[in-house]
Amino acid sequence: MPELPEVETVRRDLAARITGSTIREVEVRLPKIVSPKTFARELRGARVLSVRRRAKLLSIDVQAKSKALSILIHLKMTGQLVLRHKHDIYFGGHPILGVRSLPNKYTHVIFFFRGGDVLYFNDLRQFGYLKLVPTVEAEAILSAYGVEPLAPQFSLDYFEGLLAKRKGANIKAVLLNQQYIAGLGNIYVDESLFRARVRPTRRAGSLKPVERKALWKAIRQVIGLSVKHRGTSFNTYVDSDGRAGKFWRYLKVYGRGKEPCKVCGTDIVRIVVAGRGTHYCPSCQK
DNA sequence: GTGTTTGTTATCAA
DNA sequence: CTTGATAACAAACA
Repeated sequence: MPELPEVETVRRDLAARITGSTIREVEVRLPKIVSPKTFARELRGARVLSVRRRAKLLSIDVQAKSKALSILIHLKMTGQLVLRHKHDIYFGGHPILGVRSLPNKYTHVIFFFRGGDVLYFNDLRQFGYLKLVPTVEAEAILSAYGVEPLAPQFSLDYFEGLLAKRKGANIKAVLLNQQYIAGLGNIYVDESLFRARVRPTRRAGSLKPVERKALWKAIRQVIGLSVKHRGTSFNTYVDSDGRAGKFWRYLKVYGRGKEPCKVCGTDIVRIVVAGRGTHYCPSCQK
């Protein structure tokens, strides 16, 4: 489940490797994943100018012929972008996807760069997408997202104003909404609420000042720490030799239903809030 | 065969 | 029109 830290990790690795590279060829194996139909043709010969991220959306900005284009990529639940060199041998593994070599049955798009780098877009569920748009259009799409939690714009004032404006909604629903805060997903919302000792069922307007501040700090801490650890994918099957991040070590509640709270020992509860599996400690969180 | 998984959007009620 | 909640959707696997 790639959220902000995972997508940011991908962005950094990609930016370091492919900025300035030229796309030699694009192979689309599953046409429904990409748009428009001219995707591969338009990108042939294009040069990568930058790799950006807003919320959970990646933008690979390229100069194609005489046009500035952007490849918008959303990994959704199970998408992967894996960069290898054509001479590499893949020893890592991602057991749930059965990845032992690339490309594999979940590889839907392949970018071949001059110089031998190969970028694979894999997606077991096929919910992710790649959309090629003029860069000016990409700007509009990216700017529609809310503030980045690690940016200075995500101030305590902004957060308190947001909670006041959405006072009637579940706090969890507010945190998940990408139009308000960009990049939080189910894992980091549950983890942030735990650290702030606030139950996910609380209404946004019911948080006391000390709770609002604690939650604001928790969001920045959790996201910052996870970015530092290259994110995580909650999945017990992820091979530790693969590219999975290490933040799973710090998870306190997500996916720990019926397991003891690491702080007080009470069993973690799993309920559904905002239509999502939700985990919290009934003792620590009020 | 069925429940489970989540980000996003459509839809509906108030 | 606004707000909030919920359904639906994408597809595959244990």
